[in-house]
Amino acid sequence: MTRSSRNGAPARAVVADKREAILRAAVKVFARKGFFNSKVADIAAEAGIADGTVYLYFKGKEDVLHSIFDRAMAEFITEGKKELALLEKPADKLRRIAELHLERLGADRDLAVVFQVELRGSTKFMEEFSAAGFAEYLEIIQKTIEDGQRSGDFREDIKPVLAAKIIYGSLDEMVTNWILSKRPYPLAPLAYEVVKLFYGGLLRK
Amino acid sequence: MTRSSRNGAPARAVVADKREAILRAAVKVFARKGFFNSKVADIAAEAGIADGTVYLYFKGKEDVLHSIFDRAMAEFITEGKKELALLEKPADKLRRIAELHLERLGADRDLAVVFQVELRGSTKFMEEFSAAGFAEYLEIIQKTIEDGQRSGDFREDIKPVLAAKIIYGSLDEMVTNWILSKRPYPLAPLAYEVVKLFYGGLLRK
Amino acid sequence: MTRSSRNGAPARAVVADKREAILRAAVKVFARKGFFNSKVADIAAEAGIADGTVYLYFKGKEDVLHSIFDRAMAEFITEGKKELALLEKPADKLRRIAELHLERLGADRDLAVVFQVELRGSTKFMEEFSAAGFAEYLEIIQKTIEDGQRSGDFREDIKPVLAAKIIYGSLDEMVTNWILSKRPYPLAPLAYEVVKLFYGGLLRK
Amino acid sequence: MTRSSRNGAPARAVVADKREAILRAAVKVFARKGFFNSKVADIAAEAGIADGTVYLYFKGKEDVLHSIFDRAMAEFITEGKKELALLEKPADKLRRIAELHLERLGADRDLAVVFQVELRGSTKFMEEFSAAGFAEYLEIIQKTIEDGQRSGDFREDIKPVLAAKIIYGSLDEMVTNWILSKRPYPLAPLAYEVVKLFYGGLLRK
DNA sequence: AATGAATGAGCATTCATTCAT
DNA sequence: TATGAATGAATGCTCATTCAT
Repeated sequence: MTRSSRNGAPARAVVADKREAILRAAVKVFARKGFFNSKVADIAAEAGIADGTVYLYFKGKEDVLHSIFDRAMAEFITEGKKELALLEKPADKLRRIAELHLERLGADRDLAVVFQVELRGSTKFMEEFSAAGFAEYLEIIQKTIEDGQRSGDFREDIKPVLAAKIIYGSLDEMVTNWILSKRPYPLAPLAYEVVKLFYGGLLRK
Repeated sequence: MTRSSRNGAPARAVVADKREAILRAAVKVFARKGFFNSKVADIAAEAGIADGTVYLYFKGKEDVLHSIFDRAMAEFITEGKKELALLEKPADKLRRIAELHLERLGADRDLAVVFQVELRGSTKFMEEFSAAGFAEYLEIIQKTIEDGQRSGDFREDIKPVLAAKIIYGSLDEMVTNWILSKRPYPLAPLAYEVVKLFYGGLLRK
Repeated sequence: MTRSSRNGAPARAVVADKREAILRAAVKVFARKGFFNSKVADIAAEAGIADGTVYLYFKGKEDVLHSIFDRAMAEFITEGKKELALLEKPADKLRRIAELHLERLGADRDLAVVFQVELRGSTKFMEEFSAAGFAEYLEIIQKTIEDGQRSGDFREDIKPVLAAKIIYGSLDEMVTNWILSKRPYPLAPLAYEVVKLFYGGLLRK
Repeated sequence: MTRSSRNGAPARAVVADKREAILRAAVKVFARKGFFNSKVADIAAEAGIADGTVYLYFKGKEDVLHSIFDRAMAEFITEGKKELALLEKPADKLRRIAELHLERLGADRDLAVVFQVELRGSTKFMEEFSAAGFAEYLEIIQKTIEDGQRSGDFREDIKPVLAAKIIYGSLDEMVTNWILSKRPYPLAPLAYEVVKLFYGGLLRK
């Protein structure tokens, strides 16, 4: 009699564990070899299961990639919202967003590689991911900017949609550079620098 | 008058034409189907030549992708330097860089897709391309910022390397969003918006 | 009683069967079309399996050829040594070697074709196969001749190494001629003729 | 006005020269890389001509191999007959045949490789070559043996056809061993050893 | 649920041959 | 005759996915 056959909760836990194990394995494998060059067998081996078992939890290799994104994004947004709720000022919120963005990806290089590189390998993926959690993320930034404009903290002649994209693009570029860098360095501290440039502008006053 | 001097130019033109045709076809095919999903046969068909002919001009599929990047990047940088030489003020130069960036990619959607999506699909590619022309591009932006700091136009408490990456990342995000957008819109005009945000900052003074 | 001990034998038999089936099919296909002109798909079809299955048992087409040789040669040498151990006189042994050589290949025309033709198609193969079981075979002949010289049955002014090659070459040519002959005839009886010539010499005494 | 357009004789000489050049190049290339792994382009490059030119002198790659065999065999047989005509005794003739066989191939390792290895790579080739000059060669050996039997020099209880094959097979094996040997050694001297064994037999009298 | 042997579609690349010049 | 650019058929091997156990 196996552990999983005893009762529901542990069984579900086991299932979740295995699903988690596959996702973790996939992040590692995708980061190391790239999505197209990763074999399902690699993921299975890394997860310590049989090849076929992957298909008990996912529709296929692509579904695994999707799931990595979905899980990480959902978690990130949930956490992020909680964090932002603690802050009042839009400027503080924006700074915190930048920090969270860089902290989170800076804490898991493999996940960062998957986000920065593997998820961009096809317009199809990108379109799907745009439509998914990513759009929500951009929206959070945008709303924060709008709040700032309403509160009078931020200039009003800047389009929030655009500013959101610009901020996201900047943070994104920080992460990509960090990944490609030969030398390791802490990513999160750059949040301050980025925000400083955005807040104050480049021109001397 | 030798045979080669009489026919040299036309002959070279024919060769160049075929090479060009392959590159043009590849941009179209890669943009439509993605690098990994594109078959060499697709490129050949699009170019109106036999499969094997591709290998008379390129080492393989990957070499075609490289060549697309190399050619476009070299052209972009050459043109860019010429344009920038016409301007005096660092602020004008930076604005012009943004304009050129968005104009160039906004004028050729397929090329933009290849640059924004296909070239990012693997760390291997990204590392190679980083090492190639891309680094030079970042450097141009950085130098412009340094000039601006020396001339007193730009704030000095901003690290030029970082600012360059931020600006590049912002423009890059503009292009990616433009590509993924369902609705077509002109890309180049956004240059002004981006620069405005960078110059003035987000905070109300 | 463990699961594997219960099913081990059958399981191994199934595996061995499939491996054997592939080797048998390959002998047939190589004999019919030649190694270079045989497609892996031909072998798979002949064996009644899918193309990819060949790669579950062999590294590739060349490995299949190697394995045909290895298996046949190992079996031949094992059998041969057992047979020779039953005989005392070097002259009887030499005769038996000739008989076994021609009997074995004469009993399986396809295998003979592979040995006489396909294994000779490249210096690379020949070098590998020389280094493998073939050298051992030549050595057995040589040792028998040396025994015969020690026992006084054979002339001592003949170099054993050379005589071994000559005898092998003669038998080899018998087989090759038999393969290429339009008319079928029994190969084994020639053993007697070959040995007669070697033993008595060509010159009238 | 080119050299070849002047008159017939030189023109034909030029043609023969180029044909010869291709054959010589092919022997070198086939010996080095094997027939199946040799590209027509390799042969053309080695001969210092354009790829297409090969097809002005030969039907294709296979025809080149055929022609190598035909030319060498014809030359060998012509020379051989001339040499043999100088000798009276069948035993001397047989010795001379062995010498010529090993001298000729021992003098041109590349040609020997083509004869020993490349020409054996397919039953198709072997059948064709059997039917061609090779049969004539065997016949010469056979006739010599028959002469020896008629003259009373050779035993009469040996079948000439068989003895011819055995002698050929022995010489053939000498050449093959010589080719595959890591260490170079003179091949021709072995003729004496081979003949000695055949003449006297292996058994002590 | 888990396994892993079997499947077979899919594809980059090579190279003998052709033919316009 | 000679060229060599262009052709396009041909194939070994991989790997995502299935399914009997």
